[in-house]
Amino acid sequence: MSKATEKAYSLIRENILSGTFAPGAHLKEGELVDLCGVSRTPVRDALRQLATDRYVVTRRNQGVFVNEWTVDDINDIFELRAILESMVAERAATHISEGQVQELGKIHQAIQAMLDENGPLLVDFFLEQNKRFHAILLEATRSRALADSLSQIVQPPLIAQTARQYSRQELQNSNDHHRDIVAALEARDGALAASVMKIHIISAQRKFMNSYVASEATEAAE
Amino acid sequence: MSKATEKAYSLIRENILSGTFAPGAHLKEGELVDLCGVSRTPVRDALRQLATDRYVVTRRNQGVFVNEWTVDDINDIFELRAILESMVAERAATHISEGQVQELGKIHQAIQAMLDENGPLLVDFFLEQNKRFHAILLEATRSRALADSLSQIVQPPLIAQTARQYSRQELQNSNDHHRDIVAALEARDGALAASVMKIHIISAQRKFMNSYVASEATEAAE
DNA sequence: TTCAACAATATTGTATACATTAAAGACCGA
DNA sequence: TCGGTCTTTAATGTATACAATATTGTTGAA
Repeated sequence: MSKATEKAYSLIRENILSGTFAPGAHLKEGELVDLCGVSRTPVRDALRQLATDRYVVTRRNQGVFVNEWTVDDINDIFELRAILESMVAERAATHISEGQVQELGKIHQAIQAMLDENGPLLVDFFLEQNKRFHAILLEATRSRALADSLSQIVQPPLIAQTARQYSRQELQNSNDHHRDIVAALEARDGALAASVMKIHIISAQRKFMNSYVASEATEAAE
Repeated sequence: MSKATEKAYSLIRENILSGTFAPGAHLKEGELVDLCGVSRTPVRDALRQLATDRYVVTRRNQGVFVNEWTVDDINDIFELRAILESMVAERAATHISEGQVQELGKIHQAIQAMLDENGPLLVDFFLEQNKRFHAILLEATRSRALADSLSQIVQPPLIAQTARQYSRQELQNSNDHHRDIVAALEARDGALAASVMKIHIISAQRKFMNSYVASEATEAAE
């Protein structure tokens, strides 16, 4: 992606993640041009990219709309992710380097340090470290197909929404999973790593669905 | 996709599938404009779409290049496909309608009729029916996430290349798998359907890799 | 002869004007 | 008042001109 396109992509994406552009909203190219300060061509390029990243959907001759996820969609995504990330963990166990294992350990420790501080919960820090953790595992599999699939499946907005509702204890549980995964990888135990990863993702799913149905109920009552 | 974009997409895609645009080749927008008879804008849109469909890769300020698949990439794809299509079969067993099961049966019979005729092998017909078979199963799962993932993974050029090297006996084996899958779905036996599907995909993988390494060896000898 | 710097060229990136299409509203008739 | 058709308008789709960038080739000196 080139400069102008990237600028448009980031700005539009942020507005979607922050909720300024609500699910289902019609994103008009003209308005986006005003927002981003670039011409329609890079705006259109950005929208195409956002479509492949599933932030928006395109309807011919009608434009692009912010993607709307149903409960079933979200459950599907988590279920698939559990399977794919398990594969990642399993394959990583056979291919991962010593250096990569150490990197994973450092990420676990960094999050743990934050949790031990008893200061404010830095969710953005957690999200970043968590993302890097999974990225290193993915890299260790050396599988383009897995990387492509997961990049398609993993929905940053959903992960962010999940993490922001984590309590300190839940963040601790999540990081404990990370610790167990690192241990399994050190022992080159792919099956164990896969099992822990599966639990890791399914825990996130349960947390997300609990808070999701709760918020839906609140909205309905309003 | 709109008219001009679709025209460009189809033409470029055909040239890639036929080998006119070889793997690694640099596709220049100017030449594609001449080829397709549309302006650069829809050509660029088509290229972006071809990039999301993994036919080409884009390098910033350098343009797009026909994607090159390594043996490892292809093995990864088949392995992932085996897992995802198994999921599809399993989930389809619980959600599929009577009508859809009958449709699947008809597809099996149509291919069988062709095989029984002892006439020429109509590979294009087989490919089309096969594609529909898998599409119906996917539809029956009612899972957007699965559909998205598989559309990302399934590489039409690889499937076509595999099928074109199938002997009559191998086509028969493939269609026997279809028959077994239909039977499993009729019995609403998701586990069985998943197992057969896994064998179905892995058989394709073995066939592809055999002919692939053979052709590689031929090229090396030339 | 080789390497580096520079110039020329070709290609991609961006902006914008024009064409086409779909949605919204006004008008007319029943 | 309702329904439908036509007009209007606003959006997307397309073409093309211009700008920025990367590649290639050339020239010069070491």
